[in-house]
Amino acid sequence: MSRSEEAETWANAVYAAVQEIPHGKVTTYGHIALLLGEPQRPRQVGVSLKTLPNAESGSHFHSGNVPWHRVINAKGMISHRGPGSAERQAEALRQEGVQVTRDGMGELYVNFSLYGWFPKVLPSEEAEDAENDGELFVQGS
DNA sequence: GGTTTGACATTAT
DNA sequence: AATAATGCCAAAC
Repeated sequence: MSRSEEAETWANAVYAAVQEIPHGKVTTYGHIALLLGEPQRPRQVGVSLKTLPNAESGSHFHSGNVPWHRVINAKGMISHRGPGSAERQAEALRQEGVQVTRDGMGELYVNFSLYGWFPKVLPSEEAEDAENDGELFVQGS
């Protein structure tokens, strides 16, 4: 398989995974990478979402059927990548009932304990500790 | 066409 | 507790 074919396969896998995020919930770049069996590539998840085709493109996956706005970073923050981009994402989330707050630095956050995001995936060694701490998680492979 | 940049996360210092 | 190094690689420059 050629390099560009692999890249496309990866991007499509990302889009399909993002489509699994339920309405009104969010998850992280790292979680998507983990679900795809590539825990060291969270960054490439962002790359793929950046190049998500728009709804008019006629592509199978596009901004109209892939909920890109439900993906945030591991700190629970909406990553900013251009003027107004984070605000638009926050608005899209509020639109579906996800509360977004702004901290002292003007950063936009989604609080996982209150507003629910996909559970973290933890390796079995850490799972016990997390359970003791009452943390929300699922068992990783 | 080589180099830098960046929608990230984890580990090491 | 901060900060740096590392892995990753398509796009942009």
